[in-house]
Amino acid sequence: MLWRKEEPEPRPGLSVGRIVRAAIELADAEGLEGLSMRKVADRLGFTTMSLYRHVPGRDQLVDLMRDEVMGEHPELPPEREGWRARLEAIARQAWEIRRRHPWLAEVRGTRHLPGPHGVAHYDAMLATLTGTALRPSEVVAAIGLLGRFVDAEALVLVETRREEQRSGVSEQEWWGARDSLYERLDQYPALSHLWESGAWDAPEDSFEFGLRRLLDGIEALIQERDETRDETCQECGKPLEPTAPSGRPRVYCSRACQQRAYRKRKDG
Amino acid sequence: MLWRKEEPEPRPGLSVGRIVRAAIELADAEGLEGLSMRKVADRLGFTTMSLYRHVPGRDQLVDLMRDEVMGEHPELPPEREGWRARLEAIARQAWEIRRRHPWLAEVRGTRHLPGPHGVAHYDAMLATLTGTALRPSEVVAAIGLLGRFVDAEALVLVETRREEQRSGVSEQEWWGARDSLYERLDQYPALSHLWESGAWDAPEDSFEFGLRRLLDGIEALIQERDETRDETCQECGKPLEPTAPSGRPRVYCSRACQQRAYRKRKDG
DNA sequence: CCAGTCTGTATATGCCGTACACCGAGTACT
DNA sequence: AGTACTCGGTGTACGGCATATACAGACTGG
Repeated sequence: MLWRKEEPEPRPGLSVGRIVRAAIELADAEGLEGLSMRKVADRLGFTTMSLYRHVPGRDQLVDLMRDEVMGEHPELPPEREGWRARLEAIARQAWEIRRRHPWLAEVRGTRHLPGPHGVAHYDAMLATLTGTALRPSEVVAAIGLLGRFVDAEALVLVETRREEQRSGVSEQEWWGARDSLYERLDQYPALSHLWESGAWDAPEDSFEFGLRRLLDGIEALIQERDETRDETCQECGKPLEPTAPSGRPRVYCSRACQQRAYRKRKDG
Repeated sequence: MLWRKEEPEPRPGLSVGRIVRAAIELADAEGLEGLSMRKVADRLGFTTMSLYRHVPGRDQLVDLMRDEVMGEHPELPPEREGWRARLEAIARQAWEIRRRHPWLAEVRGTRHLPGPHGVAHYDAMLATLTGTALRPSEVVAAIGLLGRFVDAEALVLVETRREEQRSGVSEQEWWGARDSLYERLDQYPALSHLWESGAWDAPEDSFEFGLRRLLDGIEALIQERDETRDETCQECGKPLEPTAPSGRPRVYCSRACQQRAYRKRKDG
């Protein structure tokens, strides 16, 4: 269903596409909490239960919404020099989508079948690091880490925004009004020292800061791996031909070795 | 209320402490979603509404629970050499608490008044970096980043665990059974290359991996700042006395300058 | 004795997702 | 032409949630 093709000639009445789009509008305005089958149906002028003729349930609707908005940036950012610039560009793209659709970061659960746009995104991120000296499992771990970082930052952003607009009080004002906190501050040396140093007067942009730290951390590992790059076949131990710059790192010396390793993994 | 003292002689009937403890047991077993006022009350043998005589509402109850469990590790990890070892130790402690009380990572919202244990933890984390060349705002940003990282990792952990025990199918099995995914794999070059390289056969431990990356990233910034360390008073520009190793970095040359800067910030 | 406070209770409102029974219109087949 | 069947939309209902409100008994201070 996620990989469905949009019906070419739109017929009157409900359709998956229309439901998904209405749901996205609603979630953009009210957040994932505010997304209910009743409200989606109202917005479309149908009864609640009519939606269930097209969509199995709320959870699957959210899956559809996710993949839909991930397709809003079909063009990947332009090719750039080096893994770092490329990865940074894609991370910013993901960040941009979450700024436009804050509810995206609020979706929970680990067993979401990815749709076409989601996989494409994931593949593009993985591609940025496959040319490096990182081991395959490290590529996957690094991309996962970066993805969770973007989601986590987006989550606090949407939460502060939502609480601000709900209460009409800005985050700064709210914390400023909590006098009781500052009375006890003296008991906490690091906290009060930083407070007096003005650490909270001009805070860092937390996405920019975190992104740089993460990329630095990944870069450190790449350098480490570069120094001890393994130049022998993972299967038979023979020396490998040198990898072309910015090409995939070679792991096996021949197709035969690759297939032997693949069968090994598959069987055991 | 968060800073309340436990009543010395326990009286029969309900009390904040008893409610909080019952709620923690419940959330440990069923997650934050499964925590409802009804169930807490049932567990204690009272009616739902009786709880509201002691606790303002569900949200505040969760705040109380948070601070309660943060107090389970009152002894901070032993003093270690260097900011990195100390910060790592505290991060692991936070991780440990979230493994014991997975719902902790599920708590959403940015305006939680911190309780005594929460502030103590935060102060301890900040303290690890105040001896470094980082600027105050960078210390705060780095600690925030690390905190969100721990929460994000804990969140996916609890989500997979919960889905596994709910469905009885392990995460690996579940993804393995999604044949439809692997059919399309060929269209995604990086993904299929990594798949064939066995990147998912022996995945990295995502907490360990991420923690190292983050600490490396922070270390990179510290080195950068170390090289260009500012050795003049932030207020009057006079040269500073050298900072004692592992002491707080000096920012002002005298108490007078510090107070002048403080008043400036406060007024404008 | 009585007013007031403190605790626990009972009932009710308004959300939510969705199971189930129904119904009219079209459609495919005999 | 008649009939069975499917499709899309409807209406009602259930069980779960947080919590507002009104109330009832017990204890306490004057």
